[in-house]
Amino acid sequence: MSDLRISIPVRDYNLAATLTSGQAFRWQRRGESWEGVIYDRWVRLQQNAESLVAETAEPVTDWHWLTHYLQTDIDFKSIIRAFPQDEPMRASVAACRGLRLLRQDPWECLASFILSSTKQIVQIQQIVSALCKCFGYPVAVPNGHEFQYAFPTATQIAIASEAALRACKMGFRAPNLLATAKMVANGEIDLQALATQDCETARIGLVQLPGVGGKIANCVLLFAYGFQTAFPVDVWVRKALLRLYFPRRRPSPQRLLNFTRTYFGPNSGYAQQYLFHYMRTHTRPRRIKSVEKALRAQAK
DNA sequence: CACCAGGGTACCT
DNA sequence: AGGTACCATGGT
Repeated sequence: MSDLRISIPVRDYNLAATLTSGQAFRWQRRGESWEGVIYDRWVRLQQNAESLVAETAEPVTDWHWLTHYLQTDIDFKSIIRAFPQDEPMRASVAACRGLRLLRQDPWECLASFILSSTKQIVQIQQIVSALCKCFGYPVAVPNGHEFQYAFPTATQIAIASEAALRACKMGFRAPNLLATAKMVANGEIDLQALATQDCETARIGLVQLPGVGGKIANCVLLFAYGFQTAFPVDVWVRKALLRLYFPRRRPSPQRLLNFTRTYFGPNSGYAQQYLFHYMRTHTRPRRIKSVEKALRAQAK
């Protein structure tokens, strides 16, 4: 039996936090619901009291692709039970309880994070949107709905020109995305095979790609392959770690890395995502005009 | 309007 | 090993 609609019962699920926490870049809020594209399917999601309601544009018989993406079947309580019992983690979980790590397509995740370097999340969304529109296949949408596009395949990117990619406003990231797309398209790296490897081996495979260093590799390991100990450290997480756990003296990069590997336990990747989202939503850089003005005057 | 953003890399001590 | 300039773009 196939249907255009499904209701997924959930507990401890925070859809808004999950979709806005900088893991995926294709979700748009429309009133009370969220619209996006997963693989080659347009999807509209809405959270109700005890369920997520999903709508598609074409009939679906097996919804596993969706529940797997949303990670609705995991044991949430056992995840946060393994977090360190300290004040920063307690505050982070209290602020966005139910935030989940998604399980995304490796290529889309990899390509998106190559485009993420020194970009704000809003801008990454804009670049990815332009990229899909320029290079991706159109997908089925409801009658009268604006056109939507699948994330372009590695081959679709690989045969593009660097100039065409730069037209999507990705700047100096264009050659990296192009070179990586070529390596994926011609089989120089097998993204599917990484799923069968252990975390460290998969990381070695990823960082050989142009434009992929430790941080981006960890994002892909965590958001696409589900390695729960991968711990991406971006500017926000670094700020959080220094402020919350090293208020006196700043540790060397190596010591900070060791700390992230030992302190946060078997679900450290999840803990990282809660810290990231907490920092971004609760410590907005509040700028005080008079102070800025004084600083500028002082600089002269 | 300066400052900064889910960084990586080459090149420098 | 650890620091630094540079890359391109636009949000705040």
